[in-house]
Amino acid sequence: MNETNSTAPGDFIRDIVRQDVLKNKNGGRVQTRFPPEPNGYLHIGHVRAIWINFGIAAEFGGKCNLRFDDTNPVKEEQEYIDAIIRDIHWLGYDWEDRLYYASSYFEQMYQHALQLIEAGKAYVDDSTAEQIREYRGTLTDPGKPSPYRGRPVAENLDLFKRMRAGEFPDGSRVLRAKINMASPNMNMRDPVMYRILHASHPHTGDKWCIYPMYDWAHGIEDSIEGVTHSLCSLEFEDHRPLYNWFLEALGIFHPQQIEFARLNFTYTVMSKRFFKRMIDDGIVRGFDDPRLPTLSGVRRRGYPPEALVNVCKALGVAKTNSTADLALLEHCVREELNKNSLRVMGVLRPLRLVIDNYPEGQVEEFEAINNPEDPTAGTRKVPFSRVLYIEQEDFMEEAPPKYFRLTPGREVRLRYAYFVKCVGVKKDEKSGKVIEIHCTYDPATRGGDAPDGRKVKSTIHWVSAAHALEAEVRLYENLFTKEDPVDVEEGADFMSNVNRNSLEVLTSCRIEPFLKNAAPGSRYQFERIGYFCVDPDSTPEKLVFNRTVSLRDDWAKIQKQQK
RNA sequence: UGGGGAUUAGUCUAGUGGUAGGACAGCAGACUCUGGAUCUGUGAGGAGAGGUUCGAAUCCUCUAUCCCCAGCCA
Repeated sequence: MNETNSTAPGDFIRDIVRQDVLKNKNGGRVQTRFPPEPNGYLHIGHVRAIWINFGIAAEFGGKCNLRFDDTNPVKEEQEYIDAIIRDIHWLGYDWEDRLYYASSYFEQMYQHALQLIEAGKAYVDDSTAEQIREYRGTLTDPGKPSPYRGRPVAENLDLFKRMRAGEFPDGSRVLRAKINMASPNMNMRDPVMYRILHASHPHTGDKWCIYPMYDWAHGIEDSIEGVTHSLCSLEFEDHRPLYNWFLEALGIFHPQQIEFARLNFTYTVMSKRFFKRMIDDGIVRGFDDPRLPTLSGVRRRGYPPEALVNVCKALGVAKTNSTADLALLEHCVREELNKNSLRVMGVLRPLRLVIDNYPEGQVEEFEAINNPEDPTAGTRKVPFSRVLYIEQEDFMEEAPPKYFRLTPGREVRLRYAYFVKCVGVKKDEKSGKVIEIHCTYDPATRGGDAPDGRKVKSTIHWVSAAHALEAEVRLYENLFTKEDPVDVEEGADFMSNVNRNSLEVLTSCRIEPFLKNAAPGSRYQFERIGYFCVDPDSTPEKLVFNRTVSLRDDWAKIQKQQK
């Protein structure tokens, strides 16, 4: 259905599509495609392209195909195909039965190549790669025609057929378009259409030993699928004249190529080379490490897919090279998680708290709200007893100004439970570190409210020591110390800006028993701390959580200002 | 120094000849059984120089800066 209403996000591409639909171009039909090469994992930068292609199709009543641009078997693998499919589905997009492969069109491409040769618009070149490079000229100097450029049609036809038949070794010949060696656009200087590659292809196996180049293949792929708007990133702007040239030379359906800027974020690098380096150097554990911006990484980290789509909507699309603030992504993650995640109490760095006047052996249960943003999420019971754990940072023996939490002589609220007042501390004799706090509680404040109306400055979270589950929590920081990771000194690369302390593992965290059967992938808010996602490493015996993102923390800001 | 693009607050993005708007970030406050959430307020902007016009971010000219292109990668 046509959803081009006022709520639809507007950008220059949607403007073009809207105009085309209005003019009834292509009969008002909108067809897009997302065309990844299966040579690596998808990352958060890809989400913009996915969102644009699937989103625009949906908004204008069209369809979006998933098409693997698998024209280079030496780089492509089935593993990546599977991962890409999984990741796009996770994002919430679907292509129904329209899963296509460029390799399915190899025969048609070959026939089209014969057509171009017969038209005198393509020729077989026996030059070596080096010779072709030399003859291509430079940015400022025009190229020279190859000695094979004038080869007769019949000879070209024969040679090209024999290329396909496997008569020649890799690199010995190529098929080239005959365009213009003096063009100021390097792409038009007789671009290579086919190279010889005796390589096995994930989909066509050993059927082919010649493989089409991107520029030759892509327009044909789009044309075959009836793509109306072929949306790609900015670096293909220079290729558009060639895209158009091939389509016109062939006289087939002519999609419109439109380019947009890629999505980048501060503190982030998105390249296969970078991912590989981080893994090879042992800085991260794999492609799905929660610190990596791969989709499998952020999924494991706990980012909801909606947040990734929402950040695209918030940022929009334009032709300006830009780097978005990572804080905006985190905002979208928090926004989504705030709406949907269950609240729970968990103590990351436990400090024993004993309530001196609470009966030994007594256990009470308090009702806690699962999600204040969603009443349908209901409530749960949380056990309470004499010995609790609280967060180490929720107690200070000497409290600075504006510190509202527990300190000797001060009363605070234990969330959902009682008011407690600190009456003493126990210290380690050697280190002098506080190892236990002693409090008294006011039975009249049961449930968390004082009948006399007295107020406390803060509410802190807790878990009952006897009932708590032990858990491991993995805290993550940015992989880079600099907003712009490639801002490095002469001769250095991004590795010099890598944050070597991006992971902190906390092994003795205590969480409430409600989480006993939490499934891997499920997301929770640990109240007052942040959002956490159960890691696949988690077992019922040993729960493992990843910190997705911390909660906004005004106290941390105050602390910064005080320093 | 050839060709193709781009330039609006700290960041991203609208406005297409008629009061420069939004989001995030920042700052200040209200509220709060999460120092969360929510709400309110607030500072901050059209690369530069000319020109056209009653009026220019928008049209014209020049300049500057940044990005992309010399794969048998995509």
